[in-house]
Amino acid sequence: MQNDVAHRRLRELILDGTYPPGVRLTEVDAAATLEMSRTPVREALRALAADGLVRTTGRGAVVVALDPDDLEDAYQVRAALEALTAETAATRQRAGRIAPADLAALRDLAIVTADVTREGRLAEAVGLNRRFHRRIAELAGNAIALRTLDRVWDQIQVSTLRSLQPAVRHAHVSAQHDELLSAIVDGRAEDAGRIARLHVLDTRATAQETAPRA
Amino acid sequence: MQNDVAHRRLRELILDGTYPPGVRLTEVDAAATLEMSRTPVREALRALAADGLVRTTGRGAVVVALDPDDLEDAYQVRAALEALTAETAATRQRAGRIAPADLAALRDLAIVTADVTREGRLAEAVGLNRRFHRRIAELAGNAIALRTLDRVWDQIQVSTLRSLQPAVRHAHVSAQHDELLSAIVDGRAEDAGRIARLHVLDTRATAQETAPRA
DNA sequence: TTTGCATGCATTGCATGCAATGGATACGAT
DNA sequence: ATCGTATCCATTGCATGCAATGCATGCAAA
Repeated sequence: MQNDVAHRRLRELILDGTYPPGVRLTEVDAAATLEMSRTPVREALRALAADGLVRTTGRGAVVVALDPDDLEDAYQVRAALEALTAETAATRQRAGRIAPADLAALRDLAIVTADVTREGRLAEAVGLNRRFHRRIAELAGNAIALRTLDRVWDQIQVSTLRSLQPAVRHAHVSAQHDELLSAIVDGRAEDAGRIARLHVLDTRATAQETAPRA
Repeated sequence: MQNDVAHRRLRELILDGTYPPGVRLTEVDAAATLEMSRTPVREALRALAADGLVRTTGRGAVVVALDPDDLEDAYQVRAALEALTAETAATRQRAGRIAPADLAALRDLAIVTADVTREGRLAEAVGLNRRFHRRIAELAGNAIALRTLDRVWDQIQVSTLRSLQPAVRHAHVSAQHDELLSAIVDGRAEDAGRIARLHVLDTRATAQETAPRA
């Protein structure tokens, strides 16, 4: 119970940049911060290590930043999985197994994301963008893919936090979102998969331009 | 340290069928079996839960079996990821970034796997088959994909343990392995990806024929 | 016989003590 | 001054005690 609390809160603190990559977390410090004993914190740190968010050295856990190569790998995995989920979602849509309200919600999410992005509210945009993509994975109804994607995305998010996207290509991204959305709505499974993959790899190129660090 | 031991040993016991799906593991029992205190065992059980191998109910952890739908989902994820790693491995091969010895080892593995399978030593064959596929993922050099695949494969293995493949289609499987191997050796990335995906989905169909259980 | 309830017990979750470990630091030797 | 070394201290890993929890069992009532 308190274990889950510790896991969730530490994850939040890492993903929102409060604990940026490289920060060292000791059990006692984290326990003091979260106002609980070492035991649940310890377990939370191990869980975060399993998630790939921290690397547990002998002396304390360090928030992970993927090096450029690993980041590239993570994007490849994400592309493969999002291609799968987009394709699956489109297939389900074609089979009439997706509720119209869900599709409408997805469309709204795309619109809001585009708006917020255009206005340059980057932090919000990052969150909305992730929600948009995640929603598609949810529509695919593949729980295992969803969990896996969440993990990969967490890792990417930590490593790209400090290099928030340059505001240049936003129109481009929104257009791709719309394409993807259309393909799903129309039930064009193959297209959806292809578009999703290319879109992810496209955003990867952007992210890669700015250098991470250990 | 002892924590890792507990994690590894329990994982082994689950994957080799000693603790089949549905078995209940309590901290004290497992601690007694492994001859250590509850603490490291507890952490190991949580790690196994994160791996998706056990489901931790309020009262003890239960070894997980995927229901048919989840198993299907797992195969879809595995297919997507193995398509990626096969394609990547082929690309690397084409770029001359794979050592001949590694390729030779892969080829040997395919041969041994085929032999053992033909002789009907199923338990060994399952292990070798997994090693063959894993080796390809290693050749792709994508650590994140490799970890992810390991997780998915663990889950699949638990759920299909008791339904060891009917000995019918083995020639078929070996032929597909050879095709995949050739595509990688020749650096035909697209082919490798396609073959890997179809191969995985093909074996899925086989596995699905036999019914799992909760 | 079945249903409701109370009580006991198995089991977990958390806190804390203690020993082991490894890194940093300070001091001495060359 | 630099290198080696010994000591110290931060920190982890493990064990264990204790309280909380919720399931099962048995008994009573309808």
